[in-house]
Amino acid sequence: MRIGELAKRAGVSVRSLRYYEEQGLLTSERSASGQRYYSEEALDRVLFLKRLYAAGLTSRVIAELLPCTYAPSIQTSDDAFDRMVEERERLKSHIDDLAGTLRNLDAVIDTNRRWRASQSQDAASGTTAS
Amino acid sequence: MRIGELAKRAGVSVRSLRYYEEQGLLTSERSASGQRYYSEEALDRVLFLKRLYAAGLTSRVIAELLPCTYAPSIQTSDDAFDRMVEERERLKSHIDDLAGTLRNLDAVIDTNRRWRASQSQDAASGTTAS
DNA sequence: CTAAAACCTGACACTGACGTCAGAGGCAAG
DNA sequence: CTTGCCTCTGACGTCAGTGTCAGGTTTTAG
Repeated sequence: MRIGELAKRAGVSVRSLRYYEEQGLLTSERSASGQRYYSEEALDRVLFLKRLYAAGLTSRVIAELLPCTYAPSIQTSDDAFDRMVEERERLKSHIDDLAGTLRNLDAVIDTNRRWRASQSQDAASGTTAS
Repeated sequence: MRIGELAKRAGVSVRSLRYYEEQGLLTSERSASGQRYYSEEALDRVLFLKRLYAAGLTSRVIAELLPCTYAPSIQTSDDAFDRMVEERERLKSHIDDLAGTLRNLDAVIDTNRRWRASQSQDAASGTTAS
């Protein structure tokens, strides 16, 4: 498939796909005229890339992990593997942190909800708020 | 306390504190000469800001939420409250997504670990890899 | 009193992941 | 053949959060 179709199916922009290739995260076959052609496999790859980006990994880091992900071999893997475990830990603690923030937000929301409830009660009992 | 101390205690840069103020996320008393002075409360506030930033909220969004967070009142809260609940949901699904990515990474790591184990076994049994 | 350290405003620099535009070529349909 | 859409490269624009520098004032320590 060509770049437009891949973009549409993966839910990313054409620009992004070219950027990914520029960063060494994605490869493509080229026609004689230079047009990019992608296999079905590329779709999975792009979807995976999306997840890693969403996980806050930068393209440079992703580039370091990819050899490990797609072509396990002793030489390429030794560093990449450690890197990947490292990033896994980073992601894990980030998630934990976010979970903390979520609880935090929930507390704030709850406080507000109670406060608003009490206000509407005041209003109902004739007390003018403001 | 002055800006340098707050920065140190909160673990952010002085520049960031000034930026937060510029964005309306943080206020300060000013001395006659214009120097910022902060109360202890400001520390909590900055720490909370850090979390929201880490949660991927932009300063504009945070600015919308803050009235709700710090000064519940019917007028300011109505919009802000909805906004906050909305952001909570966004954060929640983001966390879920990240958790998915984490499992994804774990799977990749596991695959690699197995592969590496099998390789080292091959090596031990005299098989030359590569 | 004086030097060092901290602070002020204002402005420009940077990074990353794109958007967007220009100018040119490729390709299927009528 | 032409019309219209897709693609190409290259380059500059954007946005958020922050670094950093300049040039000047204030506060603190000795």
